[in-house]
Amino acid sequence: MLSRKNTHKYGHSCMSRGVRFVRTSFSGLDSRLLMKRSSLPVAAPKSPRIRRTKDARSLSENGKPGSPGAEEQADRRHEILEIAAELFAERGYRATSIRDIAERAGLLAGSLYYHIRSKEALFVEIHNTALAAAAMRIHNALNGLSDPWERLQAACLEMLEIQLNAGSLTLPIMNNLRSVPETVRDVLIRQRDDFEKIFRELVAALPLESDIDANLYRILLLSLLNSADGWFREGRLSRAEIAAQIVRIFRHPKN
Amino acid sequence: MLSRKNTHKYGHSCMSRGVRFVRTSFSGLDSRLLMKRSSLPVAAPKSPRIRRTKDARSLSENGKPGSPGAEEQADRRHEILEIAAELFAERGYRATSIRDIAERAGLLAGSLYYHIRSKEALFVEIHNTALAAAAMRIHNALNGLSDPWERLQAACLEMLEIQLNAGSLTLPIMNNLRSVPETVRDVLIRQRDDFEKIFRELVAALPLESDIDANLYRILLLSLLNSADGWFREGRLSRAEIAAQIVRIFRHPKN
DNA sequence: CTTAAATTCTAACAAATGTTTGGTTGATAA
DNA sequence: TTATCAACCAAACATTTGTTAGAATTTAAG
Repeated sequence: MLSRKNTHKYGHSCMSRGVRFVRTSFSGLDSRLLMKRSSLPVAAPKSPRIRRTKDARSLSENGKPGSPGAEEQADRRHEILEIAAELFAERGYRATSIRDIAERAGLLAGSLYYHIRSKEALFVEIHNTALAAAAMRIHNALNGLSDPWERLQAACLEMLEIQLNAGSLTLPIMNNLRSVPETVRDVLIRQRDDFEKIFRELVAALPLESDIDANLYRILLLSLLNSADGWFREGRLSRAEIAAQIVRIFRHPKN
Repeated sequence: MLSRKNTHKYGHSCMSRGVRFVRTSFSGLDSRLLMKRSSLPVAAPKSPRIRRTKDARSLSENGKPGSPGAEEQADRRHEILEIAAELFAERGYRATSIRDIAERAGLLAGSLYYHIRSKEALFVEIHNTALAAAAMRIHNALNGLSDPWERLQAACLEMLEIQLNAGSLTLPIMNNLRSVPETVRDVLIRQRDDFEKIFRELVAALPLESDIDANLYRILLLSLLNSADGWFREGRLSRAEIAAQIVRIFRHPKN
């Protein structure tokens, strides 16, 4: 499949993009990482880009999505982001080449640079997007629940779904920090701390014994969930059952 | 530091190897992975190696370490293995280049291939060595302990020491499986299953409630310990305290 | 000293990498 | 029609990668 022969123009066009469906209607998160040049310490381009024509990298530069034709632009970009996210999650940062991403998107390697600024910036944006989307999903999953253990279990379940659901922008990129270049790592960690705040509050609400360190408790729990795709095996237990088991194990004191 | 200028021979010799001390007097584990050519499905070399002279890769081919001069050979090889292990643990498989390893060993890239067969084989051997060494360390740490919770805590502590102690051949290579090529991954996973047997027995000895899945219990615990270098922060809690906390959290029922 | 073996260097190789440049296409609007 | 512009291609680029071949050197044995 995906034989890239002459079809219409350029030898291959918008084919093979069909079997992808975008679910996350998520957009309001800072994707300015690809726009403002000097806002990030990641691999500043050596030769200053001289490009008069407005390319897709400066999308949503004018705040509201009201520009004409900005709809398809955003769609295409979002599509590429999801493809890249999927590959990054599967193989890790370094094992995923620009050419891999481009091929999956039906493009050539160089053409990707119309949409992205660099591989590093692409990864950072994906990471941020995934983190923000995950935060929102968990927030929604907690809606209406009041019992602290119920809330914890719901958060665990949602976290499992997020981690194990490849194909969306909410993906297990959260681990494998070692495979990412140092320049990017610091930026990611900062964003991550922000995300952990949710679980900090969840744990703080638990009636834990005084001899249990709440900080470590949360770190261990998050470590489990973040590496879920590393230990999860399909079949034996459902994700809901696993979430229940996790809370049962972590529950203290057993009333 | 580590300026590699002309010193004696070849422009740089055995300098910069000084600040390394070998601790693990571990040797009796199968390092035949680098010797027998067709014993592994990892990246069979295309062109058959035609080399009459006996190189270091066929070390200990004759079972016992009684060959003349085999001592220094083993030492040099062991040194290289440790260096490579350290780098692999720090940066991951793909981010660690042959040239990085060679430089740390005071060699040039090509010279490394006198000692190793390929990068993949090197990684596989390191992984096996680390796994076997870890198994033995844990086994020793359990010596004399009979109470199942005490045994679990001792195993956790030893596992933490192993994971957090960079610089030895027992290292956190156990994770980051995504960064390793597919050809190698299967071999590693098989070895890993063997290692988990220790924890399977440890968990089986625990008086867990019937509504707790022992399998998942063990997997979660191992996942925590394996990714310890991902969440551990020096300073707040000692490793022994962390091990105690983990067992306290995982302890069921609370008697 | 001579000789052979063990170890490292020099120098390349092909392949893969991220990225840039300038041209080409198709659609839209004047 | 013509001009414009977003989107893509084609072709290269400079590095870095794992790996090899053969020459040079060191080490140990006779």
